[in-house]
Amino acid sequence: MDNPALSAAAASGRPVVVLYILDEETPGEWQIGAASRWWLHQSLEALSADLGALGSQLLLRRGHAADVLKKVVSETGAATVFWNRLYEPYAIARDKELKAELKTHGVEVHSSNASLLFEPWVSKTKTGGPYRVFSPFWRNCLRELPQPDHPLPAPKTINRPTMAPDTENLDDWALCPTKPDWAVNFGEVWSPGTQGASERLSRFFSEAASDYKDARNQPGVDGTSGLSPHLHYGEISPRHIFWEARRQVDARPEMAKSIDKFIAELGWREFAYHLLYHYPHIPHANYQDKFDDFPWREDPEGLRAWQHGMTGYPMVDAGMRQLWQTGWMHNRVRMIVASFLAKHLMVHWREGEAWFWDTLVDADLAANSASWQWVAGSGADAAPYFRIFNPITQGTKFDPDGDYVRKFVPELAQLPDRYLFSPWDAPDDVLKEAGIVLGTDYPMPIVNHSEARERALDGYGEIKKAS
DNA sequence: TGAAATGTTGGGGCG
DNA sequence: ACGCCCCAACATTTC
Repeated sequence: MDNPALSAAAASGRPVVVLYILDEETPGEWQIGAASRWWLHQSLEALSADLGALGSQLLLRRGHAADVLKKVVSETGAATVFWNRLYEPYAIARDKELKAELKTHGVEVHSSNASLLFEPWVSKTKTGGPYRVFSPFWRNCLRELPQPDHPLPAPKTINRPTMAPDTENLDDWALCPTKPDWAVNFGEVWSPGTQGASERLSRFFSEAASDYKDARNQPGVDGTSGLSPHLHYGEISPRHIFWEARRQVDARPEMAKSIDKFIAELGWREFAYHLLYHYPHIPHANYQDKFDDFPWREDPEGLRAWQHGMTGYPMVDAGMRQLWQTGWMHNRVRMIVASFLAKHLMVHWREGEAWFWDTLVDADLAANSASWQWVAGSGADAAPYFRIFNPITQGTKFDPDGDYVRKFVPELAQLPDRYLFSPWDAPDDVLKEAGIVLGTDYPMPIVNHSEARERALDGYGEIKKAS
């Protein structure tokens, strides 16, 4: 469990108080989303058990993180504080101030990097600025920067203080939904915690990695690692994944192409953090400011249809329903649904960002905001705005047997492949045979694809001439 | 990590 | 045999 702060504290040989703070009060913070709260609850339970096995104990506190930490320091008389860095702009500001304050009170502070392969400030272009394009950024990281550290083993043992400070009760935090318990099925899909993370990693390398290059694009195939939420919660470190991937390439050179692609996905994650660090307004403002003049539409009905998987485009609806049911969506489909919202509906990418933030178990400020801007065309090294995904073509290309759509849009299960991605094209007798009444059992499309496409291109034309 | 429109080529049907 | 057209298949360009 590559956790530098914990390892450093344990290695000091002194008693260690292991503290988790649920901070919902620091200004500028994005309140943790509903699906993420579910994950956090499970993750903390697992962490608590892991620590118990090492002879330690997890202390839970809630509040403004800086205030809580100072309080615990004074309660325990701690001489040193170890933490792993966070990279959200509000957290950087908070922790910088806190570090200085603790030092003036004679408390030593050691901060570590637990969550990135490369610190976001390390990679620089020849002119000294941050990279704005992924490929040169990643080339620079891999070829010119020192290699990422190898992961640390979990500490063998952790000394515990004679008097444990009071801990809050995890259940009192009410992180899990109750009425209704919409996360009831999450447990079938996910096993939060370090053990669940290593199991996913091994499964990926034994079953999926060799074919990752192609299978990763097929949402009906279990071709991705599914590690994103584990990574976000620090249950597995990118260094662990990176070095395991390297080891696999050495052992099976024929997998090199696929594994490099996989490692590049870690690279996109690094790039998102790099961007967030250097352009901290990315979560709320266009990276390319010409998009400030884009004619986004107000469309509450369309937004709602999108959120609930009722757009009438089966590929889009399957994605949105997978998100709702499992707290996660396949990456290929994230691009399709995001393109649909930002382009077919011309709804501001921030609406999509907010919905994903609330519904994804892997919601991550850096990745979520950079990715939404990437799809919307307003971001760094973004897909050009005119790159508009056709939800029908994307379906026939990446879900050729319709497994994905049939799983998440079961009312269309009986439709033949040919009409599965555009049921409105199906002749009456085919619909009848499949037991579908369009507009009743499944919605008619809320927009016409080619008209929506033209409308989006017109909108783009407006800001293009302006720039 | 697109799609659609437009351009080019070459085989085959046909008068 | 030839020119003409059609159109798939592929390539290029434009959005």
